[in-house]
Amino acid sequence: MSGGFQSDPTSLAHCSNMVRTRFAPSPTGYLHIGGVRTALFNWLYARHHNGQFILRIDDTDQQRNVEAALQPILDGFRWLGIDWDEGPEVGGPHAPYYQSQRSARYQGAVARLLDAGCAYRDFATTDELAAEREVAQKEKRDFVYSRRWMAETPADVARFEDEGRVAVVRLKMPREGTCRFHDLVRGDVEFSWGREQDHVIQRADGTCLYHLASVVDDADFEITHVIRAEEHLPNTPRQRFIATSLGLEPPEFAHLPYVAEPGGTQKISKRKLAKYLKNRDFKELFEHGSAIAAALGREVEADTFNPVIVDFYREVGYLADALLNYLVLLGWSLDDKTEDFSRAEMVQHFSLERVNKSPAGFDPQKLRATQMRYMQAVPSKKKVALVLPYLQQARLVTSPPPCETGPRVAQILQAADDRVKVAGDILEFGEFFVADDALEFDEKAFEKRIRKPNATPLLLAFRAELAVLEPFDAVTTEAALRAFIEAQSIKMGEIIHALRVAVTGKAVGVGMFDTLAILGRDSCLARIDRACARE
RNA sequence: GGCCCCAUCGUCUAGCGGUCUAGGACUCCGGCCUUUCACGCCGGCAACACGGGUUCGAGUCCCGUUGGGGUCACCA
Repeated sequence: MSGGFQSDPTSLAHCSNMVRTRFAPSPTGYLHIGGVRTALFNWLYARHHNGQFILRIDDTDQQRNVEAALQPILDGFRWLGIDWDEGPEVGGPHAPYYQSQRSARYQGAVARLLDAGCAYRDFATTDELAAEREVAQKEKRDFVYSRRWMAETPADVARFEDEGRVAVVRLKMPREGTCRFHDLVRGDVEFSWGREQDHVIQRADGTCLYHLASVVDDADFEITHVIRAEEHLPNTPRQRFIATSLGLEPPEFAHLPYVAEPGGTQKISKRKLAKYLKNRDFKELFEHGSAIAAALGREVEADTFNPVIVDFYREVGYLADALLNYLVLLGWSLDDKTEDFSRAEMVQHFSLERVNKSPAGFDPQKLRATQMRYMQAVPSKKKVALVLPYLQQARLVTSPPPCETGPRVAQILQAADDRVKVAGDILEFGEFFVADDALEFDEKAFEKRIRKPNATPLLLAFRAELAVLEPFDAVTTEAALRAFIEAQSIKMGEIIHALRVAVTGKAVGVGMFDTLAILGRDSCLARIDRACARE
């Protein structure tokens, strides 16, 4: 834990200067990995400054069931430990936090914009607009709306309405000069106003669009810092225009680089699963997760069971802290060597100044390496609790579990050591939970190790020793086997593999003697007998 | 295509004019450990996109080229 108290105590006293950030998901039913990274940076920035983090739901264009589609997103944040001070389920002084319920605020803003002459009613049809666009393209010049169907007086309105036209409301954007602002990540940026379009802010049916809603909400919610993905950078001029036209002080902006696809340079997207599966590392990540899902008897839907979606990691048994640690390093770093950050350390050290400008590729290998390090640090008791639900879902353990299960699982986890990298990996050790007569054999391994000359007699000879061994633990079984191979004048390899296959059904697993000890004498003897009798 | 953004090992990054024959992490490749697998340990490969400036000195500043990307909706 390096560093110390860095924050300036005097700044904390000024509540009026309190940092307030927000993340504004659309209720789509899933939490995108890139979205989480953005939310995390907002959360960290707020927490670092002893500020507040707000969740706002951008559902202006949603006809579907918002509640149902929102739940997985909220669950995802809860799992990750990214908590919000205001928003759905927790409420707050600026409620409601759903854009679909704030239309009165937007209508009011549109009226003020109209009054101020910063917006106008436009009666153009989409065909007419398309025609203008086409002409512009033919003449190889930038398209800017002619404002031919702009109605600024009641007379204009009446005239157009008589023609049977309906109006939308457009921003009356400046056509000269430059929009300059300081971006907390990218520095000074500028756009010339002349290329900005007169964006629609209110549809013909009266509903309002994102840019307007977003600016109004950010002001209402007293958002001080808008930290969002880079693709919003071109949206910033029009949003600043809306804010200033409304007489509001625009918030600070920080545009984060996007998260790039594995092995590529484009923005990562949940729809390109098939493409990413061609990437070796991503495929491995996905297949490892799929195997766990299959062992759980889960039907996997491409919609959520996808490493681009956060649910994937939760379902498979990744640690939230590990995911967060991986994500925070995607575009941010503290120094030239620190890789591991607890939640508190992230909060303590995070700053926008150290956010990178260039996109960061999603690297499945590094994620898995981070996860492994975190798993290694989990204390035994907690690991048991982590793993137990997986055993229950796979019906290897009943729920509630019998009382001997806890110690047994702890024993297995200790023996398995780093082999359990995510909680779901426990399912690779099903042999410790099945009945002796239900053990399945890996046929290839059985063929190679047991169906060979001398294997069965050796196994049975050693079985006789195990039968009378006292006590029956890893130390004594190892000593017994070493004495046995010496007495038989054979090498370890000549029996140990057969023994493993006989008692676990598999060619690989945890240490041989740990395996024997965990299984216990009765199971070992029964399984050796069963394997030797098998043809 | 217009506008905007970006550019250090395969990947994530350190580097804010001299301490850089460019550091760390992941991956990869050797080796060790070893009853399998995993872990662990030791070692190794590997980068400043290119061209001009500025400067005593440039990965670091400026310009250009190239390359990559984002964005151009009555989506968010």
